Amino acid sequence: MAAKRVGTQDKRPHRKAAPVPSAQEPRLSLERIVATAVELLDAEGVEGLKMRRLADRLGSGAMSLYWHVANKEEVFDLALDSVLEYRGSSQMIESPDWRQAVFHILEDWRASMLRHPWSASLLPRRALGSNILGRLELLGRVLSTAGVEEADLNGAIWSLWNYVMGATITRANFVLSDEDMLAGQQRLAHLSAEYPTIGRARLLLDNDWDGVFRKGLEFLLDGIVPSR
Amino acid sequence: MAAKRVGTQDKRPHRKAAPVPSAQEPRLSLERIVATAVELLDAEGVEGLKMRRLADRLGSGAMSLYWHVANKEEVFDLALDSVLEYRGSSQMIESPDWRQAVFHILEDWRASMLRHPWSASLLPRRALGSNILGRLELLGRVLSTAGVEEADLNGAIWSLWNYVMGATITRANFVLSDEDMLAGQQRLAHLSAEYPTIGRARLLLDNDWDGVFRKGLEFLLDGIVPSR
DNA sequence: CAGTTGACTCGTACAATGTACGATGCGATG
DNA sequence: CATCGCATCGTACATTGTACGAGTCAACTG
Repeated sequence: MAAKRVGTQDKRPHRKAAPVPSAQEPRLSLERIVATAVELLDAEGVEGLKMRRLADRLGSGAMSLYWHVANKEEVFDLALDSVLEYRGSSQMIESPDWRQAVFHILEDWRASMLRHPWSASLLPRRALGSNILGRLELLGRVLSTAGVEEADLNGAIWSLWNYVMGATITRANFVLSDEDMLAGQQRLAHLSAEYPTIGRARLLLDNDWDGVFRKGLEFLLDGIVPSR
Repeated sequence: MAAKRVGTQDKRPHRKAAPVPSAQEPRLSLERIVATAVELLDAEGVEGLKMRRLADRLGSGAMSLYWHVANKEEVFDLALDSVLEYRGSSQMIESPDWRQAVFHILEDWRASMLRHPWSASLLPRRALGSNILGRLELLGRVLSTAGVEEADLNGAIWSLWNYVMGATITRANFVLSDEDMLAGQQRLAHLSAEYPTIGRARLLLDNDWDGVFRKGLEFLLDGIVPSR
């Protein structure tokens, strides 16, 4: 008889406690699924991730995934959170130079996302996963030791987060839509007529993204921690 | 005989030159389609927009839409751009107080998007539509008259844009995912254990979003236009 | 006026995709 | 061996975007 899942609500465990070390690695596991999903997303972008395709890569049937995962949404959530894990050293963060520490945290954050540009388009729709919270916690800790009052901490954290998100999403968008941007550049003559300031600022060309990012961050930090 | 569209490539015009004023309003038009799409998006969010549903609301057959629009993507693009049109007065912008002008531009921008929270999740994937470019142009013009050097204009515009995008997307995300956030709040006790700083900063509660937005903006502007 | 054209509408059909359901395999335990 | 629970997977279906081609109607042509 099938081990039916008691009819009504019973969600599967979604986690095994200990994989029973004697047995060989099970063919499927959450870890493998998530890792492969990230691969697929890197290779083909958000629309490239189909359950069947993912299963193919894993050498399994499509429906097998659903034992480990509730639905496709959860695959997205897990892939996103996995990519956002902080893997840096904690040395940087405990540096006495808090300004450098903040820079490190936020640039690492941005870099993590730009390594997987799909994350930038996924993030806006998702709740805060634990790795995001972890990074926010880290940031808050550093700001705290930098002398930010508890009352200002909320605002300080969100300001920085907002800035990093915006910069990263914009940047990733340019990474993703090369053609659009190329088209945009070729359209530049046109544009300059309608949008002279944009044309003069070469807003769609020559972008020193990293430099702009740093500069804006400096400004924000100057405001947030008025010392220095 | 049907007026077949010459076989190979022929994209439909997508615009009628003049609707022949004598005839009654055609049952379908790009304008009506876009307006209704925005309604639907407001009511049901991004996933709520289906071609059939949109057609139902318009009292037409689903496939009729495709005469006016190449595909669903284009509906998204048009709805987004439509929502981002600047409808404010030009007085504000020509104000001698450039700082106030910048604030007005950026707050209006943010407000436009928050009125249609789906726009925040759509924007990161789309190329820059003409209404976005229009707003960037506006912003650049004000900054220019505020005394920002041409060489710094690019960085200044992007910094501000990035910040506004990030703040708006984050905010819209909280608007959209009330349940998640509620869950997050109820989880707060839990959270405080793992993330003490976040707990102390009450990062997921009590957010004075508008205040945080303004403050960060002040900081950025202080940096960008060091005068004052 | 009959015929023709072209703008516009729409019913049908199909392919792609997420996933519900139930069968099946398998290792461990009694 | 029988049983059970974890894990896998084939089949089937509903939903959705959209290709295709037929149908409608007003304006224009002769």
